[in-house]
Amino acid sequence: MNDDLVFKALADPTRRLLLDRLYEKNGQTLGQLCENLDMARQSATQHLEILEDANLVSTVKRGREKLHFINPVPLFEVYERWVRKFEHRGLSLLHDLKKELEKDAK
Amino acid sequence: MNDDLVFKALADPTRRLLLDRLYEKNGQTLGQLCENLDMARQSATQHLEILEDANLVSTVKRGREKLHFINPVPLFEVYERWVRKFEHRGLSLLHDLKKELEKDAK
DNA sequence: CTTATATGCAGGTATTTACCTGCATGTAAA
DNA sequence: TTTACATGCAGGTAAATACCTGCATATAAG
Repeated sequence: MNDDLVFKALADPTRRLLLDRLYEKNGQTLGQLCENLDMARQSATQHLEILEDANLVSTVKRGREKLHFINPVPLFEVYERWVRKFEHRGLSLLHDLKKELEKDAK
Repeated sequence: MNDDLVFKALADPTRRLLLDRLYEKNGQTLGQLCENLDMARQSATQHLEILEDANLVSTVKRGREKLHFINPVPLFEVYERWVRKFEHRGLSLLHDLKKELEKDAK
């Protein structure tokens, strides 16, 4: 996985919306995904390309259509790297802050 | 939580590095965090401000120093919203793609 | 009080990004 | 084969972003 591509892909609200739409109905065509998006088709296409580069979306051509499928794997990898690690230390991280604040209060 | 601020904050490699450094040693000063960063102090400061705005980092002033602490809570919220949801559907999402590919092969 | 240190504030610039428009290509249907 | 439809390709622009430099302020130390 390329951390950077995944995080950058998730950094845009339109792309997160596209993932949500694919979650609701997987395998949609480009045209379907662009509907009601409030931007030109080409703009949405570029967002989908970024999602594809990050491996968050895979595509298959069926005739003249392009079908889009979510790939959840990179999300799990983000979890492993960026959430589980912090979970492990639990809230001890916040505890450090609390201790410092108490020191101030004295 | 503000989804957008958190994702945008995580989208930059320098900011992810800063979080890693704070994970290693919580409560560091601005000066400590800037060391060996290969950019001007002011640039790093701006990154830390973005992390603060996203609530991923909290700060306390101690005399003339500014101490930085990780706040892992927004990461857990990202997990809830963006990983657990997809985990729930498991790999059925990938299965959709596999089925489509098999259809092509026929 | 003077000096050194840690951080804050205010621009300025080059790159990246998120849009757009216009046209080309490939596939399906009439 | 002609027409309609879904997508691809190639720039072009405005705004956001990641840097920078220079100077101001506030605290600690001598």
